[in-house]
Amino acid sequence: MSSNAYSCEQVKHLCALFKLLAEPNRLNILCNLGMECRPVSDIVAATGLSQTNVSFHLRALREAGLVRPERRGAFIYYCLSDSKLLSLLDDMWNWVEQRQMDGTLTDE
Amino acid sequence: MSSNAYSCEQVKHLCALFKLLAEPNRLNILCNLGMECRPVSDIVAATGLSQTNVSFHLRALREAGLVRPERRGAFIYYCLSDSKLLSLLDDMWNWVEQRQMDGTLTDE
DNA sequence: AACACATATGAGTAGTAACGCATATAGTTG
DNA sequence: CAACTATATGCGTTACTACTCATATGTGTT
Repeated sequence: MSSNAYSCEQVKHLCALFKLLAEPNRLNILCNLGMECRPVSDIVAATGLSQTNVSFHLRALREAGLVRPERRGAFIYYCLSDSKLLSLLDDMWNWVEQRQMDGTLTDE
Repeated sequence: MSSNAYSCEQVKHLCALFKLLAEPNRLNILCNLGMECRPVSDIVAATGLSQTNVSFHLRALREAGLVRPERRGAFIYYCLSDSKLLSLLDDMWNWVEQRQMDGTLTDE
């Protein structure tokens, strides 16, 4: 187990990923995307965000390689690059949920 | 699998966690901490950060329940609240590493 | 009690990131 | 080609956050 032996560079890479996931709208886009490819307009409708804002977040996710654009006619469909991300998010969420029930967060 | 069915509140909770992990110095502190409890002065020495800054980050981690302070004489030792976090970070890291090797990130 | 050490905290600052507006680009249809 | 739709992007603003400095609080020692 290499848990306590991360290099400085490793930490930065991980942080870059966490920074992307740390924005509610962005995380919401990822979760809403799920396994399916969806056009931007769908995401706009699903999230209620402005088109500009959705494009702004999609750009960040795209540049990090988390999502992949796919042109289909006039539409651009966005897809998760790797569905494993969903299970990682699930693991994280389960942990958070467990901690909540254990009352670990309630000391504040 | 509930991956694509997160509620708004769930997303916010997860984001709060990711926001904490998205800061390199903070993530570094967590990783340096590992399984052991260490006094603030140790963390200051290990990270090279100012004492004020370390306290600033420890406070954030403490208020989120990720670390737990433990007074021992004049020192305050900080410990990871749940070592499972380390394995989650490990999972994340392994995924990031894998993606790098697959070249998923190199399209930018 | 006075002092030294370990840590926390309040205030101010600087850098960054999310967002909206206006506009550009690319595709489709007439 | 003109009009329309879908998406991207440059710019300016605002809000947040990491950080530093100065200082407070708490603990052990003499």
